[in-house]
Amino acid sequence: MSLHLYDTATRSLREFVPLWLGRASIYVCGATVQGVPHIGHVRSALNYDVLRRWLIATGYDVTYVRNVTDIDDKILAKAAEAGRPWWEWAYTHERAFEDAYTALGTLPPSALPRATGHVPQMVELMQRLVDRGHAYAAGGDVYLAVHTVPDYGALSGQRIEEVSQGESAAAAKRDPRDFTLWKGARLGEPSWPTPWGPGRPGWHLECSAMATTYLGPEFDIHGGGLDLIFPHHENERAQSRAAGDGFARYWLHNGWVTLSGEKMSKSLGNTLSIPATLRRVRPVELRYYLIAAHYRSAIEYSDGALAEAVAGYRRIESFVHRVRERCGAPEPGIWCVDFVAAMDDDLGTPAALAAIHGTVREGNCALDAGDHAAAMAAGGSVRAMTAVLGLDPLSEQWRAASGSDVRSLALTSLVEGLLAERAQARARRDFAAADAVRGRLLAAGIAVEDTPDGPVWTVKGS
RNA sequence: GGCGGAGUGGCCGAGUGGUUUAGGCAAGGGCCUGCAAAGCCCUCUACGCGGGUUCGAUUCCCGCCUCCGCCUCCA
Repeated sequence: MSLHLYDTATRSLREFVPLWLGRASIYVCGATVQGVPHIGHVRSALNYDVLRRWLIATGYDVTYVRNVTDIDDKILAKAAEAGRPWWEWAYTHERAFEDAYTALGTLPPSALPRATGHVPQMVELMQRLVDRGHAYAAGGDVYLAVHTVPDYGALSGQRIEEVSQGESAAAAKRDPRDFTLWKGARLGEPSWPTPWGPGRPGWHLECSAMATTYLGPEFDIHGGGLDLIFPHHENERAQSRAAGDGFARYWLHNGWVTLSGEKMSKSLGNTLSIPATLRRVRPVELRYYLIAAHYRSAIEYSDGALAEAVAGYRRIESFVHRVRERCGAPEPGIWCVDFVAAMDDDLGTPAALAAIHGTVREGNCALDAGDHAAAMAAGGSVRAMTAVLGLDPLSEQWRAASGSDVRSLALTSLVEGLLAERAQARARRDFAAADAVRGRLLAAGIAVEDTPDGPVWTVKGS
């Protein structure tokens, strides 16, 4: 089976056939940088990062674009409230998002366009829409005339007549359901010149302009959160296609992280920020937690579930570490067939993790049996599979903390010395002394395990 | 009002028209160990409610209940 993805537009699983053989282009709606990222934001980025890694792993040359919406009503309002320039407010939070994405091991995008840097492209797109009779300027704004787009509503399944109202009931609109492409300049707000007067970008227009700037008029995959289907993605699709672009060929949407059964959002004030979460678990553990559920299902956050994810990841990690300590570091090996089938089936990460855990068990059995070759093979397989998910315990990303800097060399020397003392104590059957050494090490966060290949020590959380 | 999603064993979380019915965590038993830790083996087991289709449904259909999301800024 080849990769199949669930396409929101057709509400079905479709075989992924790229526009260009061997290449894949992805546009993901990034954040409106008005505040600190929470784990819901990061889940979205993580899911598309896994998609990207799987495409790369299976031979695609992937172009991956994630935008930054760096101007909108809330950014202006919050910046004004804080008495700071709007661009400083936006850039401060853009950095917070990038820090979170980096901490969790997402690959850097091919491009990271900001809305404010693409006004000329937006003007060009609007010009095409006006020329074709799909857009009009009125009252300082520019609107898209929704009724001129025949299949408006096709992506979300909304029937235009049933949509309760448009965004705002601006008097100048011809139809209340028409949406704003460009917002006319208001006193005290930043603006850019256009043929229809000064103003600033509307949310939907930005993404269409940025996506096609980097990926061309037609591209493969457009991703984002479930809440973006309507109106954001519906509107993007409508304006781009009305302008003559083919636009996205597959639409992917990830589910929520909920808290107490409710969607996590700033307006509800029930967010769990990344910095706060990373004070309790390691980034790779949070990554495991957010990837362990299928991307389209909701994650009902709980401390208990997060703790289980930590335990689950550590099982994988401790196996790989044991192999490294006893047989030498395994090089990434081959994926097992169940893993491939799971990933090809709409990125079935739960089944993929089950395949990894199965390999871990086989590898542990091999270690118990003293079969180093089989243990190495299993370890290599686990590394290869976890790498696809961005969870390889031996990758540079996650082993940095246990690197070979001066301090860790000193630590190694210290621990090895203590273990030598313990070995002597055990040899003369002075178990009290031996246990005292082990106890001291454990108290310092260093676990000692006696294995058929001798004692192995690991620093908890490294 | 329109559109859409969910309800699975102690917990998290997959999946399927039946016969071997993920995986993890936790619990109990065992093996191993000087003791531990880790690991391995075994055990416990479900499918919101009521109908229907079927030889057989958790899985399909209908109805109901509960919860959630979108239709307004939102990953």
